[in-house]
Amino acid sequence: MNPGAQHPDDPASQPLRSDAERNRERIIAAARRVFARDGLNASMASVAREAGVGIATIFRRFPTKEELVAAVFADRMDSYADAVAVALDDPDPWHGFVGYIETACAMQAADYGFADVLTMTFPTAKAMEERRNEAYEGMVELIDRAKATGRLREDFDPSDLVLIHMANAGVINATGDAAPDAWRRVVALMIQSFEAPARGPLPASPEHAALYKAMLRASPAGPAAAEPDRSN
Amino acid sequence: MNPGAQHPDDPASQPLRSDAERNRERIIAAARRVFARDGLNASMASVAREAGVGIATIFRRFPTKEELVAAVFADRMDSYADAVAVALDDPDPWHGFVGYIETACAMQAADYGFADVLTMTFPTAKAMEERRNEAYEGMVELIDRAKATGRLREDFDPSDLVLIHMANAGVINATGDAAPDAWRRVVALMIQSFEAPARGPLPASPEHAALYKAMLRASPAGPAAAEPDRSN
DNA sequence: TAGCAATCGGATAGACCTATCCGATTCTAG
DNA sequence: CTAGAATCGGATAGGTCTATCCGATTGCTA
Repeated sequence: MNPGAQHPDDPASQPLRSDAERNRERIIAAARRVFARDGLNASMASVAREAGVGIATIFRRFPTKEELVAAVFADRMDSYADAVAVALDDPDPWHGFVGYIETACAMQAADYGFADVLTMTFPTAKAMEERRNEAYEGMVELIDRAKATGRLREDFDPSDLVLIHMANAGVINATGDAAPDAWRRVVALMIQSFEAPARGPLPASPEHAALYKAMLRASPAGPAAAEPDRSN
Repeated sequence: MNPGAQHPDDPASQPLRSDAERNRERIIAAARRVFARDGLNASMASVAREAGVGIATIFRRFPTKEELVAAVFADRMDSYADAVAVALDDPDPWHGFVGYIETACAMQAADYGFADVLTMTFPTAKAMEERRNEAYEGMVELIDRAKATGRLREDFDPSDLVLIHMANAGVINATGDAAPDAWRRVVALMIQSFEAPARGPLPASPEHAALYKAMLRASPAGPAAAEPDRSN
């Protein structure tokens, strides 16, 4: 649609040539499929193959793998932010809260790439990070409301949402396609533990800055990664 | 100790030459440190450097990386099995159950390599797998006892232990050294959700065979891995 | 339609990985 | 003390990856 239009991510640049714009969209669509299936460590070459373009064509448009990842997951981050908006609209804050967690974790399970994206941060991808913050602030509000109704335990901390996504990513990465629904049980258990009244005290939440540093630590560009490979 | 003795893992082989035996132990000690610090995807070269031997020396003694991993974590798996025995000895099954989970998860947090090992299976490392099964069967017994006391929810399934370790590995891998205690909060939440009475039904546990397949899927040998790198 | 810049993609660089080869060294049996 | 075999370790093979180079091609403009 609207060939030759400026791309929103890069408003100052001149419009791309028609073939370049077409390839750009092919690449993003292919990367979406490949990252969803194989995770963030899928190679740029496999994306190129899926898109039917040369490797150089990808790197011309997305100078680093991180930029491609950011471009691919920008709209999935939009859906993520939308899920928070839906949760905020729920007249029952606890119901909205639970629905959000289930939706967001299901998004992780449906896309191996996104599972990891939710546990990372990409400071250079401003649009995506803004969405993430937007979602986070919405959740802070929802959490307050849910606590006010007495259904959410008082010591629940917004950072627990990040921890849930990390735990969920661990289950999803470890089980893969062999046990594709195992995450549901873990998430259900976590949700039950959030319900008031609390059954006991909890260790302190990690510092906000520490958690941010942890999310920053990871970058899709690195030559190696840290977990078993899923692609076989 | 006892230089030149046959190694228990390979009872049919003739004793090693003194320098070889010395190097073998150096390699295992070095690998223990390196895997604990950098995770299972630490390179064989980095282990060799740490041990002060050549790369070939490692591969002569451990023909594949998987065999080195198995040798390194054999005794950690012993500690793991011991933790189950301790839990079984506890006069209060629920207390033993909770203590086991905390101990085992702490072992994961203390060793990035072991965090992953607990979510994998190594069919060729018979001794290690036997220990794992021993521990698992002990836990099945403990779970039954804990249910009998009414403190553990009835629908708790032994496979939930594996899921916890996967979730914990996810938190540990994602937070790394930036938030080294975050896992404690997640584990505490999980434990509270195990306490009877259950706050609601749970999705079914994954099939035993499916979970085994998931644990089998991963091998430390693969050329790539799937998660962000911690070594920087 | 001619010219030219933008774009294309295969080959390649350079880094890292597991694993093997082979000449040099070290231990040990006689 | 002297074979001779076991062991050592640097170099290398062959694979992956991200990223770049550069001659061939394509789309756009005058």
